[in-house]
Amino acid sequence: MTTVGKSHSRTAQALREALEDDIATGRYPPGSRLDEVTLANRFAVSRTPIREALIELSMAGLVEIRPHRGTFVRDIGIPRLVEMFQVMAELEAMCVRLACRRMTAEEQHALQEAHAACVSAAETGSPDNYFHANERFHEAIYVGSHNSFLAEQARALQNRLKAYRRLQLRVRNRVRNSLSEHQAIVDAVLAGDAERAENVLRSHILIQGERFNDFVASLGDARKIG
Amino acid sequence: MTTVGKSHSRTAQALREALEDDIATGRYPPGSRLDEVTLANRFAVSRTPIREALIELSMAGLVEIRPHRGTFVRDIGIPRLVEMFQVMAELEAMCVRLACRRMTAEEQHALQEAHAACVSAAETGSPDNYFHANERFHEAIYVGSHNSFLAEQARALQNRLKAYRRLQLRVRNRVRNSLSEHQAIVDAVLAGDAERAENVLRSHILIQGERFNDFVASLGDARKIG
DNA sequence: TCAATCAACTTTGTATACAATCGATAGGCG
DNA sequence: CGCCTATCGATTGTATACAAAGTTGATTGA
Repeated sequence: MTTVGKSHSRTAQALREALEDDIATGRYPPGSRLDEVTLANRFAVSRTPIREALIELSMAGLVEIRPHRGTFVRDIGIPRLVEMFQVMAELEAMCVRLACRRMTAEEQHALQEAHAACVSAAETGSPDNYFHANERFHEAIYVGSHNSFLAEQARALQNRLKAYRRLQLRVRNRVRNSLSEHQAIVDAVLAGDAERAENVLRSHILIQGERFNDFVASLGDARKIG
Repeated sequence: MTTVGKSHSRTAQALREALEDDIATGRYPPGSRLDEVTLANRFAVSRTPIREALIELSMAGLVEIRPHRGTFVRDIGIPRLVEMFQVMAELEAMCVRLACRRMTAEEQHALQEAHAACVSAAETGSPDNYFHANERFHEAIYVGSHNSFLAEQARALQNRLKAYRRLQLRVRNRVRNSLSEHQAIVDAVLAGDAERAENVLRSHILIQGERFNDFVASLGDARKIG
């Protein structure tokens, strides 16, 4: 039985985050069924907040609710995953294009800081540390776009792809390559070269969707990580 | 008291659509409060499906749920609206870029058909007819992208902007200009000129967010339409 | 008279009870 | 023996009841 933090004062929201994490870490693999009463027992709450959390997850596209049948973790096929990364790449490209001409000096500094944090996280060798530093790096670009709606969309999609991006980091040399791509992005942004920044960032994202030989290979180990 | 179609077998989903429409048509203006018991009475259901529908709406960004305070129709300010149209423009540009090299002959034909329908709808003079024909035109482009995830995202955002796009059509000469832009898009797609198609479509969307003198002026009449 | 505090009411959040629908299994029919 | 059908069980969907939090108003004190 798991207890859930009440920071939000709404149990459903906390439940959603807990379930998100469980799905991302593979505790509930794609295609598996999320039984309401089982979940209610596990979290020691009634079915009501569980249902509300499941609805939020279905709106986020993480699960599919089939009426009168149950909710299942969506099995995102490889082709669809590629599609999602393509859209993600375009959103991030748009962010950095805007960021190039809109970032304040402080925001540029924050971007450099985030990049530095990525470098040191990579040196520690902990994939999880690098993962979070990487998220902060991209977040800095979202903020720099000065388009809050775009930033929200980018965050939402990044969240949906979280589990798969995490796996990507276990591909050979991925962290090292990711770092050099980040450096190129920072350089282009500081130089105000929107077109170059856009292209580098786009391929920085796309590469995760394209190199699927490595990806699928790493996917076999995915379940054990959780 | 309003009854709600049971086509989905899930009341909550039907309720969501009904509320979406009510928000879009201005029955519930931005900032207004959506009381659960009032809604439950209106639709002759209990609070449970109402709550579930409201959660779906909040996930879609249409309303904001403030814990223990209530749910309010989000007041989308003009600046945020511009941001949303910018993202919409980019999504559609991506769609048409992909569509240029992926559309089948049948899909190209469907696009031309949709454009023709727009022309005849414009001649009838009914703004609503043109609105729907216009939606089908853009839908043809989404489908033509052959990226189903992108298409879903585009549809979702188009839906969120529905109310405002509808108003745009009441701006002077907007329909006429819209038609000629559509023609240019069709020409570029058939010619396989991705870059040109992308640029035309992008500005076709952006113009709705940019010409806000007209837009705000028309906004005054918005509430009376619903 | 104004401000602060407290209490009652209103509304949301959660739990439980009831209804409806789906799936599986067993029995009958071809 | 196989397939179709009906009934039973399990699970979701909805309603209602209860709990907790917030807001509003009045009352009391300065």
